[in-house]
Amino acid sequence: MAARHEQIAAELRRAIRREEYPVGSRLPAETELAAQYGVSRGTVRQAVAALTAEGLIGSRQGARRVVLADHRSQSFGELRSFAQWAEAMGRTATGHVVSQEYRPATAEDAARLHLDQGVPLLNVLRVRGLDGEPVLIERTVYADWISPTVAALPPDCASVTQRLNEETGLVFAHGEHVIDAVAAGARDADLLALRRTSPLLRVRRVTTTHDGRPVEWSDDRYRPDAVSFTVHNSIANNALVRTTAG
Amino acid sequence: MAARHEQIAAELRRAIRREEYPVGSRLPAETELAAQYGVSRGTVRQAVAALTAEGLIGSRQGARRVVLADHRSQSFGELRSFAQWAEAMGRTATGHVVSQEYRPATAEDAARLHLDQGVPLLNVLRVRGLDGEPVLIERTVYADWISPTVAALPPDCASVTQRLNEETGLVFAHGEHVIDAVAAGARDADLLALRRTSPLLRVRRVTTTHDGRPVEWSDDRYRPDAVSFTVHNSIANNALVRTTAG
DNA sequence: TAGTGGTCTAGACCACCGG
DNA sequence: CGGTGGTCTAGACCACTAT
Repeated sequence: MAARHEQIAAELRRAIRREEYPVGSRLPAETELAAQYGVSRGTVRQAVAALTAEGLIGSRQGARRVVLADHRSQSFGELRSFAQWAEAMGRTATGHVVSQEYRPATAEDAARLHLDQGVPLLNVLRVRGLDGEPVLIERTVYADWISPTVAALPPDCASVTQRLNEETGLVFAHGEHVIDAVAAGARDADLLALRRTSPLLRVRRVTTTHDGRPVEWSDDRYRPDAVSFTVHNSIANNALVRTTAG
Repeated sequence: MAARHEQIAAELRRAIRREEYPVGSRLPAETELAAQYGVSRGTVRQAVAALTAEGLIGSRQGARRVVLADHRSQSFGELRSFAQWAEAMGRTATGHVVSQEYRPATAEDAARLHLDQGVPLLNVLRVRGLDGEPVLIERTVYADWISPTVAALPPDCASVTQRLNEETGLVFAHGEHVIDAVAAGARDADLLALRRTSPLLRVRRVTTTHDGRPVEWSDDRYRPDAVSFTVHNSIANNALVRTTAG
């Protein structure tokens, strides 16, 4: 059973989508919604906070909330594992290991995974695809304490995240992602069936457990015609806001 | 005077940075913090929610919060104007207009700005830099109702956002950003002093007022060696969304 | 000035984690 | 099992918006 505030958030999303609250219109006041759903104002605030974070509505002190959009930009792509994300999009994730070998931890490996330099770590190069079409190259380095388990996985495993969770209870709880762009190298071009120097969207990420212990880090390169990232933002404060020129 | 929960959030950030709560350690319980700061549990929860969103701490039902990092990188949640962002990084934003002309709204312009096709809109091409070095090309199209004001700005205006706010009270309240990568065209390469086909980090964005009315949309291309973006995410808590083309 | 969202309190119960 | 965070209530006052 989902929490009441989540149910209300879901109902509001549906109401917005079916244009009961059209884009540009104003949402009822918190107190009205509270009465309508038979909950306290705090619970309503939890619900609308979720929609605000999704960019569906905008909020300002003193003014009714405004409907900004009627859909999340490709909802549910929540930056989870590639396989989970693909499934949520109604597509099939594929993947296979191109190469897999132990190498001594480089200085960069040591820094990102909080390990000592020289420790043998599993380096895996995977190509992953949507409905069979390759869209992503992953170059992942695993911490020493998880390397053996990863090495034992079948080379065509569709969801490493899920398998590791099932087999060891490991949870990929947090991630830090740095996004930029790079030119495809010879290897990248070959694996993704592109020309060399084609632009690729790169995400370098470190994944950790609940308590912040690094599990893996990865250099992921996406075909930019197949995958992009979306983010909403709103101004936090009225610091810069000043109304009406004299 | 900042809200009490913001003061507490700020104190916790400082405490984490000075390693009173080192990375990997656990924060005191909510009730302890509440007693410590002389506030109710709800106020403490507002404060720690902010740190959670920033990726500084992790949260799970039943377990103490964990310190994940002692600093925060520039996050997408607070994507601001280029000038403000540069200032926050301690650098100086520069910029100048390369070309500026009215063109009839294309189908894409009309869709993104919610206007009719064919309406004359101001198209501006700007090069922007950090400390004088060019890092970004902006191709911006302004809605018809703001075009004249923008056209009248000085061509070397460092912060268009700020000038428009001062002169008309306009507030850039919301933004939606789609991030991918493209190869530099001949013009891009020339303006950024790069080779053609160099990879560029592209952000296509639509900016709106408080009530969701589009003000401008822009195709921004960054030199990936000069600018990248960082995003934190936790399981079931995500600002960033990954989307497929199409 | 009336209405609205933002903040804060002081309780309560439950789901979950850990030893 | 005790402790903890997640949820929810029913108030109160304040800051700000809109008219």
